[in-house]
Amino acid sequence: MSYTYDYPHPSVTTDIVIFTVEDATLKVLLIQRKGAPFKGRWALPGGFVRIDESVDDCALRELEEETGIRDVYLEQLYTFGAPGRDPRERVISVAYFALTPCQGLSLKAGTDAAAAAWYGIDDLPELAFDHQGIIEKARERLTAKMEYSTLGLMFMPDEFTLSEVQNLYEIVSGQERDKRNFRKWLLSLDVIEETGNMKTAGAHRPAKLYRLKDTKDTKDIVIIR
Amino acid sequence: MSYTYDYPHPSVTTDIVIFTVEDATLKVLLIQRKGAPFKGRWALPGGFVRIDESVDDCALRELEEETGIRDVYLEQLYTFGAPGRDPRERVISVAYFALTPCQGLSLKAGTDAAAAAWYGIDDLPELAFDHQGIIEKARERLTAKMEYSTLGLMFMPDEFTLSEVQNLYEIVSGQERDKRNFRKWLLSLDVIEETGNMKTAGAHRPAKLYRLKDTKDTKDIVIIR
DNA sequence: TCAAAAGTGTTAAGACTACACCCATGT
DNA sequence: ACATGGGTGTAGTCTTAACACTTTTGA
Repeated sequence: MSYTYDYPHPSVTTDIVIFTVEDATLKVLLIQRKGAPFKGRWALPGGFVRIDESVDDCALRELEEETGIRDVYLEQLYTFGAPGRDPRERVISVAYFALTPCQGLSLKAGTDAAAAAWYGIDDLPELAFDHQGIIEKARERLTAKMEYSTLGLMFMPDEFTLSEVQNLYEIVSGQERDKRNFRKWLLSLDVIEETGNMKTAGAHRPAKLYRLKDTKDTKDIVIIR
Repeated sequence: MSYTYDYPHPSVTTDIVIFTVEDATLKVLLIQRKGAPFKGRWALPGGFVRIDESVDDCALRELEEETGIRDVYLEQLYTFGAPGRDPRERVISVAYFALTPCQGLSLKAGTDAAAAAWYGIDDLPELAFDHQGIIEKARERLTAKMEYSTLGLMFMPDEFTLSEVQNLYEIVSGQERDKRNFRKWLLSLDVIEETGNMKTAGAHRPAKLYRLKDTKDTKDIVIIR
């Protein structure tokens, strides 16, 4: 089967920059390419938009197919459309960024990938295409948006302690915060609540566990101010 | 000439939401469609991305071809990729938004347009495709970004008075500001400077004229805080 | 009893808001 | 001389930032 047009059409793909925080490091999921071009090189998960699916659906589908990850916060990032960014043909890529908790991930490489692995954001291998630039843009957006929204909570598992949240913010932004001020700030947003449970972890006082308020299944973030 | 592919390809277009402020109203430039689909309906300027031009270049080119406008602030907005948004074929559109001064515009309809005209943002005609939604998203971004950046200055001509800037901000945001506080804020950003010239306009004291600092030709905006 | 992280208020500094009068010009 | 928009400073309020000790647990 082939498809014919009166003028040349580009291909459209999605690429997904999915972040997590693990071992006190911000990490990005990469897959190792199985086929040409850039065979064997690491790249962002992603793939071609099907003719009857929305671009958003494509991002969700590719993420699940290539990495097994689903039910994550996902947001459109930017569209990269310079000619020559793919050596095969003209490809325009709609990039997304996603956040997932540091726990409960079962990674599995999909059919188009030889392997899938988390890489520290400051310790990336050489990447295929212009994926280095896409990751830089995603990181900028992530750090900027964590300043003025509750986006950071999308990294947390179902139940979490306040110290865990603070830790996460310090890792992503790279700067320390005052414990009392951070707690005041987070609680004043009125987006989390105590679960009643405690987390005991070692030779010290147990910590209260919190959850996101609004047990709506939507993963909405709140813009502050 | 025809082009054949092994699997179906979408078309990719750009659509540009270009704003100006005129007669104390935020306005958007629309063109009237000459051909099918939606013949005769008003729509955003835009068109198909050529196989050898970048998506950004396409936006600039289409804007100039269809409206004669060039040298404006232009920023990528969002990519709209739902199937069915164009009745002819699958079309994915990369939307841009642009800002232009209220002066010195010579509008001319291009070859694909029967007419081009500025419409008040709250007084739009029925639009083709999903362009209504694109305009809403552009307006959100514009008002949000004017709060925390010097984006609003992109509406100003080469020389302008402080009152003109204040007026503009009040029109776009819909809320009044204190004159002294506004001036203190604007001057504290350190992005404009006096030209030494005055603007005389009617039976009152003439106003100092200002210009953007950094006579670099780039139209950069400054993010505040 | 010691080490380690959890939890908790107050004060000072800085940022923002509200507010009113004189100035220069054209008619 | 009067009407019109241009130009300017201060005081009060609110927000943000700095800072240290007690509590609970496991070893």
